[in-house]
Amino acid sequence: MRTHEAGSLRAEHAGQTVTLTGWVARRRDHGGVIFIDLRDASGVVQVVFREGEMADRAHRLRSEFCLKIVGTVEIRPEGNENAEIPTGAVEITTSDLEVLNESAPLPFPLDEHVEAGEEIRLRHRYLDLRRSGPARALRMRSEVNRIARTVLHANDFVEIETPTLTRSTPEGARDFLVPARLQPGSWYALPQSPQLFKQLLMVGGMERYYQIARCYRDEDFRADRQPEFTQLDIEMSFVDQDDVIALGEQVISALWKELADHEIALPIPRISYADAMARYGSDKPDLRFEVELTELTEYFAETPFRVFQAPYVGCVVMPGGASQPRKKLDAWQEWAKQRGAKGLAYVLVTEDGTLGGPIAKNLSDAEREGLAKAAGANPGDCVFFAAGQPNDARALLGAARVEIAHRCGLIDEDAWAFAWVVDFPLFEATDQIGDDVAVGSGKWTALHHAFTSPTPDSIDTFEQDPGAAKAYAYDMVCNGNEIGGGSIRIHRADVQKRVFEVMGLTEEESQEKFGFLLDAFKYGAPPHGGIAYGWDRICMLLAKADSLRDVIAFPKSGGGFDPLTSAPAQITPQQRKEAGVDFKPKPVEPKGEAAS
RNA sequence: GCUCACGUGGCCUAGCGGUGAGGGCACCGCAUUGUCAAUGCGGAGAUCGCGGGUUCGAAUCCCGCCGUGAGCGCCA
Repeated sequence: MRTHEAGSLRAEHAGQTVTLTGWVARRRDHGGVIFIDLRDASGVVQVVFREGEMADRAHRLRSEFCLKIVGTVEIRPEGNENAEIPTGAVEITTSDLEVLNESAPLPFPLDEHVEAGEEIRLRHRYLDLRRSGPARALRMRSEVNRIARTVLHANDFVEIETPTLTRSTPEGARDFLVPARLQPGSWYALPQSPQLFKQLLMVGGMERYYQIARCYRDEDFRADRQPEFTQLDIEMSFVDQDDVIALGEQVISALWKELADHEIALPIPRISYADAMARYGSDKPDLRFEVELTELTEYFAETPFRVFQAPYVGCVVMPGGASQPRKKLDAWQEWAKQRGAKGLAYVLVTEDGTLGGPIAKNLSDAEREGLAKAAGANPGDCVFFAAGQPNDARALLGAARVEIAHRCGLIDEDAWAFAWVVDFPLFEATDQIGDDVAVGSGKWTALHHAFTSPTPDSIDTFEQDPGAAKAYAYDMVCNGNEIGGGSIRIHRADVQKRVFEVMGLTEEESQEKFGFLLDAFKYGAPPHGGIAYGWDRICMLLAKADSLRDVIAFPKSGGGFDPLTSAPAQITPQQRKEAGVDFKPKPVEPKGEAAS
């Protein structure tokens, strides 16, 4: 329909007759001369209508009318250039105008300068996407896919699709369920990830698999969480941890090089889980700033202060924090309570080196004496303490660390800090977590997932001390976000059974849930491992967006609601009947059959 | 499930115990020959999220509900 794209026109096109299509971005009507900013996917160009019939017809144009125009490219009169836009040197003098489609008045302005609420924008996402910001985010996401595919194809990977109507996968989240009409009472689960399928593909000899895979988890919302989300899912045979990590680095460095103009220094540094927790109070530390936790359990071993008579005492220093007004220090208490802590003890280091704050008087003289040095605090700093179980206290301090960095402006927003977190524990005690979704019923559950291999050091001994067993697992972290994670998998049925046993999964249960996988392992399953990248989150980081919603074409809002289609929706009684959602199982039924 | 914040014409927003609920954008009409977030004049458009309460009087204070967002729990 068109000869050129609006945003592509430059001074060198002057004199050419062009046909353009696009939308009315803005109209500036001066009576005898009317300017239209015509927008298509490539950008915007100014179209001029002068007196007579053209001006009369242009007068009736409104925002977002869809047009086809024929005109000549002309250099703008001297002094009228617009340096703000790429096409600002030229304008189109129109000889023909066709309105392809009119537009109803807009529900919200598609103005680059005015910000409309998210709810209304998502309800009319097709309009929101005409704006340059949202459009750019989706185009960038397409590039993210392209670059990853290029890297993976260069490494001989095979792109394979796996089912979305399947059986529950053991990722630990709640499943989305789909009733099976042909088998009333039986349900499909949407995959939380293609985990088991990709392992089966390794058994199937595909050796190098990847997929940009949609995953589904029925959990509550966050700004960085959606009920359906995308992973770049990768699995490789005959590899160890270093091979997967090297491949993962190739993908990520290609993305950041092309899309963020950032050369990631390879190899990406590694930090052990234990180190990350001890120093940053997080398994996804933000390494863009220096502040670290200091453990003071030893220091307070003989403390008279009862709160610090705990299995773990640690602190984090807020530079310059001693000058915070009382109100701000109280706000920190509120902040800590929000996180389920009792409070956040603090000590202020005054300029003369003495200690202030409510708990200082509870400490012994000796403790007060050496505290600033032990905590690494300088005069004028504020020291926050947490005491209790190591995990809880460190998590609180880790969160405080991030909060301090924000409040003190310690974060360089242009920085990219990558790291691998490695040497995860294989198991996690179930009394530390709500075990309603844990696989199995034992005292231990998998920290990563149930198919993660113990490291070679732990593989023979993990039953004796499950808490000490290390997993062959790794997470990639960027600026405090976990952007990917993976592991070397168990490929032997006997090891898999032993792991299930530690997790309290009986032979019968594991056979019933994962029998197909255990069966597959009987037939010479190769050693394999892989990684999955949180694709939405990576796109969000690359786009410098605040929310996952910005990099998803049609995102859900809170509560899993789609503002555009109003899904989820009620179903008709007929659908209800056919779907068999009200099927009541017979009271007594012998076990067996494929259905569960 | 918990905590906090917000909900005022289509959009953005002011008002925080007595107002004719004010403004900007959009919309309709008129004017307008160099703008680029054009401009000027005129017009229409609001049960102030819903329900209850306090008060002589509520958009404004209180309670409940709904919706949205952020955080926690949960979730890699």
